Amino acid sequence: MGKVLYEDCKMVTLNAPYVAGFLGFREAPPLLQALEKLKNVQPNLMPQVLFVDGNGLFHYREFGLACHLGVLSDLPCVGVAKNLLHVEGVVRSEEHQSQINALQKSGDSFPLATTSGRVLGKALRSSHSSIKPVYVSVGHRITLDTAVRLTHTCCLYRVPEPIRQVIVATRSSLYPDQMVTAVTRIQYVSRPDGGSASRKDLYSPERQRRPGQLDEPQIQTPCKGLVSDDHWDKTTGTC
DNA sequence: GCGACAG
DNA sequence: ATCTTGTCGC
Repeated sequence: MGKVLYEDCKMVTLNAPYVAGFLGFREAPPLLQALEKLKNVQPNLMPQVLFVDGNGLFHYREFGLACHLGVLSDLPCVGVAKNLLHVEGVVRSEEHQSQINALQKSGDSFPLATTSGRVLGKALRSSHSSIKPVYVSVGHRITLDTAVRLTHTCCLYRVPEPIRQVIVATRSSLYPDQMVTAVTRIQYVSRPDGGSASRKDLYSPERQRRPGQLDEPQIQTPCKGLVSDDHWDKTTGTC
């Protein structure tokens, strides 16, 4: 069962434009600031693992946003992308599609291997109801298997809760080119079974979240961040 | 050479 | 990412 312990949303200005492969340069800075704030306000709530909306090692230069944020914060980090980034031979081909079709149940996955055979991540069927997988990859200080297991454990729906909550809190911008950074810290308690979360595990109903007492809409575009967890078993990867 | 390619 | 239309389930 999970519970939201901390939330923080803030409008920020993004300098870099969105360019596939350079998401870290665009979103890591504000996310780091959010973590800095957390450190000052509630250091006891510093997460043991970060979940970011984007890739980690599954990246052109094997250093996506999840690696970027992980290294700069020195916190274990998992990257979960909702769409496939085309990396060294891994593309949306019929081959790829057939592998997706082979994912029978929630928890099933297949490796995302480079032409040279390097496994940079895994496509995971995260929920029973969704056919479309999520793409999980290592960000920092965590193994791929643990990252996948942890991601699966946090899924009530296709997108793991730590990230989904941020997406929900983020998409309520008033201006077309508004940008919001959001950090949601969710604490999970033991889940000995190691399975995925169930709907009853939803910590709290989707209450209305204020975009935050924002300053001037000097914003430009949405920036989503992540965060999560506490009290998970590093050995088993369960929550 | 051009397009596709996390958000 | 964002937008729109329609459907299904609790």
